Amino acid sequence: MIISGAVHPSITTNLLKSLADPDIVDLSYALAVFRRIPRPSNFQWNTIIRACSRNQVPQESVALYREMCREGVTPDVYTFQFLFKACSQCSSIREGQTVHGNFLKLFDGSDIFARNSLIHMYSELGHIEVARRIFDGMDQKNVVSWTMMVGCYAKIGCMDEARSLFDQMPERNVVSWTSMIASYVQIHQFEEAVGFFKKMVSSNIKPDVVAMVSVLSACSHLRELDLGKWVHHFVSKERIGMTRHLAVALIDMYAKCGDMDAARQVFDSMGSKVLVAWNAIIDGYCKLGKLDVACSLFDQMGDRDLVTFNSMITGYVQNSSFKDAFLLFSELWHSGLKPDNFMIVSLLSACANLGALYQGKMLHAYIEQSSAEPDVFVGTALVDMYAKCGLIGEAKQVFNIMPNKDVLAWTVMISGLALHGDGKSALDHFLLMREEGIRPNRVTYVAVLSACSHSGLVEEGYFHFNEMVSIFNIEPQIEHYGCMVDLLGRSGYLKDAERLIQSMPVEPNAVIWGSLLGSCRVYNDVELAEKAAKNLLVLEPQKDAIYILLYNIYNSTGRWSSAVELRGMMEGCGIRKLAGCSTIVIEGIVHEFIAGDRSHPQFDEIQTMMSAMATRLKLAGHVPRISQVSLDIDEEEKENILFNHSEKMAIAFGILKLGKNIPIHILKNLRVCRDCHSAIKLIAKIWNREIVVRDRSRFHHFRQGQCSCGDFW
DNA sequence: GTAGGGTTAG
Repeated sequence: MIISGAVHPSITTNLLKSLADPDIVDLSYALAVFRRIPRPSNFQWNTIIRACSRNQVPQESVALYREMCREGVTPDVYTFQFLFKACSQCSSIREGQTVHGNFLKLFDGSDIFARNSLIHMYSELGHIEVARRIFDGMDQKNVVSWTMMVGCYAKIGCMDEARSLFDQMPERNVVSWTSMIASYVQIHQFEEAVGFFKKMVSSNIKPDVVAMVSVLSACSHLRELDLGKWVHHFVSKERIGMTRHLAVALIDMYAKCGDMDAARQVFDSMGSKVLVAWNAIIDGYCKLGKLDVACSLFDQMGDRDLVTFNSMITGYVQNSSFKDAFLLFSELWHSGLKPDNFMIVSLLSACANLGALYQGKMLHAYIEQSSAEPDVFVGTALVDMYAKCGLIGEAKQVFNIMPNKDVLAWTVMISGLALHGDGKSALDHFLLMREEGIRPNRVTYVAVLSACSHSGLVEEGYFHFNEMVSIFNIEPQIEHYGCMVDLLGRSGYLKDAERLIQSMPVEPNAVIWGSLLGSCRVYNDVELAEKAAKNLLVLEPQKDAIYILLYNIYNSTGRWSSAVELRGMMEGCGIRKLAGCSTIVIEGIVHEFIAGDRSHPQFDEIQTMMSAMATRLKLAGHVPRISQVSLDIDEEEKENILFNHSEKMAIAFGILKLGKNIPIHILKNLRVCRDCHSAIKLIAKIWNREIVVRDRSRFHHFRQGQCSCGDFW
């Protein structure tokens, strides 16, 4: 509707009044009406000033206030109330102080509403002390004054202060309680949030929609399905109108608790589905691995935003569908949307999983030139990516310049160092972290103990394992026992490892038995290996590695008949050895080598290089460890098979294609065999190359005839 | 006429 001509004053006032209603406000229309008023009244000025602040154009409110003063209209307390609100939205303390000064010139400041608005303004502008002074100076305070002062402290995470004020309140209403609940949610103290909600209900304060939305968010994080259901039930019982906020909170709660049927019911019952609701339900399906359902919803929806894409991409990454993740990312890129920190983190995690250094570096470059400020999530994801892609030095560099390192950032750095066999540096970082006053958690201890196990630090391992319990009260989980079994076993204390398994309060899982079996292979302990394999086969009857390890142990210890028998069993069960596969990336292109495979287009060239490698290795005194090959074939053939292991092919290709100063990075799907390990040490020396191999459990840095793992892996 | 609320990441 366009306003033309003069309008009767009473009509404009009523129009403005209705326009001030937050649900039907249409600012441009309201302004058009306002501008048609010849001499606006005090009330009309107030209405339009409030409308501007409600519509997120607080600067306009301040401008209108100035105009009002110029026109000679005297502002009243209401004017100032709306102005204080506008100033808090402008986030300009200067503006706020000026308006506050103007207010004091006209009024003595005893008006409780105006004072409350001032408390709110100073709180929003981050000047808590001023807010507190105003609060303390009030002769009369109402429940809103108290609630806002509580909110002041809560907003900046000073929950002790907030709580002590809350306890002193003469009376509390639903907003006071919700303020506490929402603040605990914001600082991730979800148990406290739930506790306050329960206390509120038992104090006979009836929760309203906002209180329920707040507590539902806590339920989502805590997977508190029962309380979540109670809230939902309460909504129907009390006939509380379902708002969009509430519906989304319910969908999210059900989705996070894994009850997708209930989530879907709420979603389907929504009249007009807001984007946030779509995002919440899609994320739920992604998290449960139901990517097909998520994908079909994704296709059905109209508008999508970054959150939608982020949920889908993260879903793909966490289900190891890395290709789909990158495909969707390119769709997003071409649609003109720019990735935010959330998406960069998910993509970096994909790169870390894939060992995709090239793409990881591209993302790093993107972060550096992008205007978005990298946060602790991005920093940690970068550290993790570099560590898992073999560049531990780069990982350290990124870590060192990170400003606010939290416990996870430290943990990722420590586990990166562990992965690269630098146990000493990992433990140094652990000490530094504690000096910074950061409390380690369970995951940190997994990293610390695995650092000990990857570097053979038995004493240190015991020390930290004990401290974890005695100082930090962390009950050892199966992962911690796994690290300890690994540490003891690999260091040759097989009996102690076995004893630890027997004394654990938890049932040993496949990781524990697998680790023990691996250690038995190193020390060729047949008896214990058989015990471990027997337990393992109950848990993972189809796993090829169990048979292979035991088979190798039989071979190495000359138990040929047992070996033959085992092979028969394998064949009988239809179990085949997973083929060794190594990849190397050259100029962004992934080259894949499978043991014995001749399909690479440059195979002849590679073959020539491999022969040269074999000759020079022999000259350097390398004796192939043919006991690693378990086939009934002659010695020369065994040597050939060893020499066609995928990592050797990939390295040959790397030497051919990469400049002398560029480290050769190889990714392998299995563990490096002993023969390859000693061969690669020599290759690194003979060709004077740095070779980095990421195998299934760790990194090996080969340099000058040595490996960073100290032959302990 | 002043106060509290929903979706994504390491």
